[in-house]
Amino acid sequence: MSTLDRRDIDILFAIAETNSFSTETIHEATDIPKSTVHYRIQSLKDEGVVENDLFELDRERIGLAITVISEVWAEYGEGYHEEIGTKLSAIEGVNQVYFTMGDTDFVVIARLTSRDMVERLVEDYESIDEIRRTSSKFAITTIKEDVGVSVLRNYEPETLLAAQGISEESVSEE
Amino acid sequence: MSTLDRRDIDILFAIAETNSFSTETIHEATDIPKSTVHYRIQSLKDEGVVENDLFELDRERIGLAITVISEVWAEYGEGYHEEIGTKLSAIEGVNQVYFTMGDTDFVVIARLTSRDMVERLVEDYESIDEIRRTSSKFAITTIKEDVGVSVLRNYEPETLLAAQGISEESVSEE
DNA sequence: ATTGAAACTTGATCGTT
DNA sequence: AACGATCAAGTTTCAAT
Repeated sequence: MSTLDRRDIDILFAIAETNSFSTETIHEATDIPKSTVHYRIQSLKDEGVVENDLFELDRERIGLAITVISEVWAEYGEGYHEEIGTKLSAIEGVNQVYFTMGDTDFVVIARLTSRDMVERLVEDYESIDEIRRTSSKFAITTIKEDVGVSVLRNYEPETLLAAQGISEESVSEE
Repeated sequence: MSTLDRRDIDILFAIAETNSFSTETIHEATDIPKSTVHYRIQSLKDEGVVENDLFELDRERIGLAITVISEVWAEYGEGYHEEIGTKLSAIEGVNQVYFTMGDTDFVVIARLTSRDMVERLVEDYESIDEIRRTSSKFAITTIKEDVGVSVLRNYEPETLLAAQGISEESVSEE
């Protein structure tokens, strides 16, 4: 259960930025020798920081222990939601932004390291002119978080197969 | 912009289930020849269904065009939130479940293929005894969704480096 | 823990059906 | 589009530091 050092972090960032985790690519992006990149990634996997070959992370180990879910109400003209959404997206720690219909305008999910960072998040919300009101709650536990390809774990193949028929073609009368 | 057939779906499911996308592993899991697995995965990438080497998916193309965000209120004794959370997690299409503090008990995010599936989701909520009330809204657009390793894209390396110091060791006085 | 170079495994290519 | 055989490329190992 050792801590991550700058090199681990650099490697993980390089993976996220290059969208690749080939030892070759990460070597080129970081100037860390291939064999060391390999060794470090292996260690991260052994220790469980990287949870599988799909590079899902143990967020706690990365230091992102706090999850904040915010509802955001904004005032905006035609087409401005894109712009406000982009501003929300740019706040450090924000990793999901949904533009919603109904009583709320945006739902934002952020992963943060500390109380300080939570305060900063709220300040950053308030610094956006168009934003009228926000309401945030903490997630005590993330019970489930399937993302990327792994979302598929919770569907029947038939459900998605059926969706293909519906989305592209008219109803076929086989 | 062709549709996905059963083979594409089988390959994607195999990736999600085995947590791996080596042609070798997928070949073993599906009995589809290596070169065909390779060919199909390449096609999925070329067409943008698979968006990068981290296997982030274009959810629209997979048929999961609808995003529903639900707040769920429940009645439960000590330690029962785990159980209810598990029930929520098991509903087809649910891919994020947060147990929250404050006015709501759970926040659930589901990705669905059709209106029918939305109705089914709500019915499934209601079929859970402990659940008192739910409130769902649709996301019109997913403006940002960084998940897995890619969450790192929105942090300064220093932020996470600092978090390491805090989480594991006492303050060092270098 | 780090590294360069060697050994090997795998993914990518090619030509055929 | 599917596939088996071939080859290039990248990954993993190894021994030294």
